[in-house]
Amino acid sequence: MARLAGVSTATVSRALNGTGQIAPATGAAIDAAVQQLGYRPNTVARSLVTKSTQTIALLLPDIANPFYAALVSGIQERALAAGSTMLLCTTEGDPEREEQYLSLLRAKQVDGVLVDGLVLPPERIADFVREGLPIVCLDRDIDSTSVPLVQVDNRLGAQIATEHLLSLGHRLIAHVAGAPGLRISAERIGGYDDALAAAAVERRRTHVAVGSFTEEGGYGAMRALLAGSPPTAVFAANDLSALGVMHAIAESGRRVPEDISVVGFDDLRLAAHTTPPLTTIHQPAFEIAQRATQLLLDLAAGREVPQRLHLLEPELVVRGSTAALA
Amino acid sequence: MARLAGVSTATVSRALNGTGQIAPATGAAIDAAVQQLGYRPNTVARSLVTKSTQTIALLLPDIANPFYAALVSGIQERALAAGSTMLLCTTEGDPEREEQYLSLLRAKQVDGVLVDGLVLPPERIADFVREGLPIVCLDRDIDSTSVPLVQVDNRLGAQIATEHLLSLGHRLIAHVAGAPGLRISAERIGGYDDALAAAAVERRRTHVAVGSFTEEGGYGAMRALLAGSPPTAVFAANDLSALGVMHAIAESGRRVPEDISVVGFDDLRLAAHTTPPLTTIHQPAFEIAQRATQLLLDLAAGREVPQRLHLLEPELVVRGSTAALA
DNA sequence: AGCGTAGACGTAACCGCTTACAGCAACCGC
DNA sequence: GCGGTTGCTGTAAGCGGTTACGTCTACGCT
Repeated sequence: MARLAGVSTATVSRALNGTGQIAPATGAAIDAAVQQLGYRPNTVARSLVTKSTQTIALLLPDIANPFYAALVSGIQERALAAGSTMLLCTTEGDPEREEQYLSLLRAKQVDGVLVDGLVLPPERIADFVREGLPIVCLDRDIDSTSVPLVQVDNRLGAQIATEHLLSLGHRLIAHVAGAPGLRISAERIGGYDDALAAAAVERRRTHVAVGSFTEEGGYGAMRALLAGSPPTAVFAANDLSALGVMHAIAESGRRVPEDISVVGFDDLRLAAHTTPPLTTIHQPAFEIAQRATQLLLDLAAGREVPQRLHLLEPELVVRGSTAALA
Repeated sequence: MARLAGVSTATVSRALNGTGQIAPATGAAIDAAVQQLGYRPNTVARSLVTKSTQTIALLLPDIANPFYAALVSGIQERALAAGSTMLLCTTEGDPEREEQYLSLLRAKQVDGVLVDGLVLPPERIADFVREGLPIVCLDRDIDSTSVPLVQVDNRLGAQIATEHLLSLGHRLIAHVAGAPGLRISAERIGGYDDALAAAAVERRRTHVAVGSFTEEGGYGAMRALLAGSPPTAVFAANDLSALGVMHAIAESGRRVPEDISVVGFDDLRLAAHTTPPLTTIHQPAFEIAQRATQLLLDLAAGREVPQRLHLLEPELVVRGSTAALA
């Protein structure tokens, strides 16, 4: 122990943490000892007394979804700046596992948890915050007033996407929706409806197909759409769906964008490299993540967070998958 | 504290951990108290004495790379079964950050760390294992004998990919390599060479372009290839590169696979939904992750791990991006 | 009756830190 | 010369668990 090479454990603690005053000479001696032994304070002992583990958790269904993955760097950046690390917990959309994890995380004394896409009843989540576990929700919201939320303005994004298609002359615009029952899906349908209504374009029920935010979902939904009266453009609820949509279109012998235009939502890194490159709605994932993390850190530090809802701006990115109606 | 509702803390501890004998009646009383208070033992206090944090870490450059993300579920599955959680640490390929994290993880007393794609000198890593930090490497290897490694047989995979192209009649087969200087890139080049040599096909130096395992890298490399004497087929070092490759091909007015066939490596989930769907080499990511995690857990538990190198089998998945030479 | 033993629990030390609190110089002003 | 600061450091009490050890009761055996 560094104390052998120096003085008392209390002084070492103070020196290393920069709390209290230490004589220059003692400081140097301690530094030397630390250097020599390669001493690193045991953080778990530290956590036991300080009540802070310098650890936050990210709880979401599946990190293989590129959008979720895109959130990580923003979290990491903020967390690292605060000296914290991040536990990643994936739930596969299983509410039991969500609860199990939340309970485990509390036992582990994490400083807080970031949640995305949970399916657990909001009141169960509220129970945890009531017990003192800081939670903030990002991206996909839960129906709760007890948890701050930061996400993109989904309704606006969907509206912008649809308006883009309208401005290209399209009138037969389909929507491949997200997973049913989620508020985020409903918001995007809402934006789509808003845009159509504003342009006085009839909104055909047969033109909104239900997907699941996955390639498979988009693929299936688009095949169904093509089997009916094919649209000239489609707004997919996210980029992954859009991939499936384009796959189905190509398979049917049609071309994107010559025969059918498609616009996605998310602006994943790979959207720039699909064939053709995907026109989509950009979500500021990095900032969403940063903002949410900062909020969580504030909460954990006992600071009050002013507003509950943080909406960020979506942005249209035009690439090669949309074209004017022939 | 549950002890109020029951007996002594020692007994509670024994009851909850199932160590030692406890009378049925006491057990019931404790259960009741636990239930009533919603008591959950503080794991950090526990860790302080048991020396086990039930936490492992995953250290890699960037979780936004879908292949890395695909590893997570296999890790999660094994870790959860062992009651452990996983810290995710992303380094952006920065060696200083790698070292900083490793050092932090040691201070945090994690039970072990899984590393992938590190660029830190192997001897620095060896220092950590020497100090008692269990480390196992998966996917991308480091040049060290002190760390167990589990990965797919890269050379064989590359060979299979190239043979597939050869069997379709192609002779002008290019390779868009991975990031230069990495052993994994070299292995895949090696497999490509092996296949060409076995078929007595000339290997033109101008037909291997350097990429970087990213869409951008593949795109750039393919543009360079097209600017020279275009191949009739290309083997991309991974699926992400293949995306970029297909992008560049489409942009040049050529078609996949009619004009140029392309095969990737990884078999990302999205490979089935590119346009056209990508023929690729399947990597058993889930099993690689599982195996590596199990190894790490074994190491952490003080069990000896028999062999250092674990090679898993790649597999060709034929989809729509390859066709017989016209 | 006496002793050994097994079962069920309590006592207390300890894990490696942080942090009151107190002690002790040296230094200040008057 | 003396009380009051100020600067620096040590002592010790935890933080919330685990666990070696000891104790006590009840029981079995001779």
